[in-house]
Amino acid sequence: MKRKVTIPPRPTPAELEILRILWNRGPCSVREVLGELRKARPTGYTTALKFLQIMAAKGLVSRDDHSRAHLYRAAVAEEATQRTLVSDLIARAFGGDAPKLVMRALETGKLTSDELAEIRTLIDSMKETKR
Amino acid sequence: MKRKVTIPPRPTPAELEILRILWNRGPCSVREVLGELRKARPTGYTTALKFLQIMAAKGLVSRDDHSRAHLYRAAVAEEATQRTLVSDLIARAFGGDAPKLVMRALETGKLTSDELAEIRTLIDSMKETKR
DNA sequence: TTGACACTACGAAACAATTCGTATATCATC
DNA sequence: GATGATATACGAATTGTTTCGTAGTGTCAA
Repeated sequence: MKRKVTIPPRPTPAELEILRILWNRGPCSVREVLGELRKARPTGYTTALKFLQIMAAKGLVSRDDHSRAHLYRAAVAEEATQRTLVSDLIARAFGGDAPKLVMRALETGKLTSDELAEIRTLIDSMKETKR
Repeated sequence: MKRKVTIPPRPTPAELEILRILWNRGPCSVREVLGELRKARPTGYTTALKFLQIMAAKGLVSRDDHSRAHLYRAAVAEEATQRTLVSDLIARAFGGDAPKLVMRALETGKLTSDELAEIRTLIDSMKETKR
């Protein structure tokens, strides 16, 4: 039988921030997430909690409530989420012109020559696969 | 003397859509913008008007009200806006790792080998300047 | 067993983005 | 100068996002 698949919605900015924490640190309690959020800006405990609850409802995170302090883990993959966001930006700001996005990324000028070399390697291996 | 510069805020999604219309077609009346918006989805005339008014207030567009149908033109450059949006995404979704964004852009797989070559050329010229 | 404490649940305020309805002004033309 | 078409102005409803206060519950040490 066919299975109903609910694709999780795009994370909002605040949600993305939390996803990044979970991607980097693995499953976290609310307090742990809160600690990270506070490195960026003052945040209330219930604010962090509410976000995690909303994200759980949306399917962006899953929850382990075996221990008293529930553990939250990212339910969407970092790579896939990043791809979605990049595709989105390419569509919305570049009319689908992906090379132009890359061009603008290079223009931001914050790239070391090591990073440039890295990207170049990436492209070469890409051309391989394409063949 | 120093001049007070108000940097225009990041465009919202709907605002970006309108900016793209103005970038592509040059100065437009409300009705002209509306025509373009309707290619994507049904939109009310006053909705388009309101957006342009809001954008004018924010400094995203400027207005020529010499003729009865006011003419709006983009007041922010396409390139600069794109750079801002890309920088933003690199910061928010990639923790500042620009090569990773490029990687994800390449992974979206929608790139022709011509485009790959184009990007590669771009990088080579970039390495030149870097020196 | 009770009081301090850390936790979750949840409603709702505050704010931002989007959409539209209604009022009003201008112009052409009869 | 009345009328119809088309314009702008603007308030406000709607929806989405962010933030927090309050209430209630479980745990544990004294």
